Amino acid sequence: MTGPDERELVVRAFDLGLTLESGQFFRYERRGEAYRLVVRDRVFELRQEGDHLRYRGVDEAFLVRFLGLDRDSDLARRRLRRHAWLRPALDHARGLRIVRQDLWECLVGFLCSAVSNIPRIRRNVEDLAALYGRRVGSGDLVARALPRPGKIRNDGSLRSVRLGFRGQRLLELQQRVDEDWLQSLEALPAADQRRWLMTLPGVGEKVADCVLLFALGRDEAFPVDVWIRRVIEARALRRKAGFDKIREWASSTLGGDAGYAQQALFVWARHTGRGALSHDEPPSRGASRPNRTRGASGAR
DNA sequence: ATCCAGGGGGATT
DNA sequence: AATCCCCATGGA
Repeated sequence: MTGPDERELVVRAFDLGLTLESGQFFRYERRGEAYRLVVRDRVFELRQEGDHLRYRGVDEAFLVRFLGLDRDSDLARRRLRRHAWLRPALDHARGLRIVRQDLWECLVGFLCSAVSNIPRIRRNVEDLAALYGRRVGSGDLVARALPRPGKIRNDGSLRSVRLGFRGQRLLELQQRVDEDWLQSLEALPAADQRRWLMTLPGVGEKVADCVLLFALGRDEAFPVDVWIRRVIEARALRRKAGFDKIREWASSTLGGDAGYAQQALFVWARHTGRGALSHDEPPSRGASRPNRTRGASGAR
């Protein structure tokens, strides 16, 4: 079904499915060969065929910025290749991009991410939108937007979303920020952005770094979750280390490319399961090996 | 049944 | 500054 309103864009070094399904962004839904996304009041569909990206429901300028197509991922990947231990992850993550999403929506998503998993986070944000969001889109591209700060009712209805202990944090979060707060944060230096983000309920170092990387365009941010801790300990440091030490080490080693490295490691570790986490084999060059040890496919 | 999931926050050591 | 524990669900 190629509507007359469908347009296309030539893309290179880009894998739509890998980028969308890498856990940076949660409001997407597969529709056959296409993906339907909701970003604030935009509802749009994307479909990749080789180096052609077909899209409808958005304008090109927004799409290019949102998908990070205006940034030189090849350059970052070439610099990162100097680190031999990163090569398997980079090879696996060909076409990966770092998205640049809405600040508030990113905050909500990663607030919901605490001790959760991607399918559940996606369900949580969909439920929030269904319950509190206003109708957006037009034609066959209609959906509910994620509620803006203050629009989540504090009347007990939130419990139907089954957020667990994250529910109260979300209610407190929407009281602490408003559109002005969010807008002024964007103009601050990165260190200040991080500090202010961490004053918010439910936002610690990891969530703050996710927001810096996936919404504020801070390429040096390096979110450390359990997967990243394990894969860094196994493949790079080759010893145990705490979250703090890993952050420091990655930041000083990877610098401005840390964020891309982190996301490549994340998708690689999840797709290869235990293979990415074993200390025994030296980091081999060559492509990703489908090294799943028994049903340990914690990801898809 | 038991463990763990893209953590945060407060208390204790 | 490192460690413990709890937070509420859900899926394996």
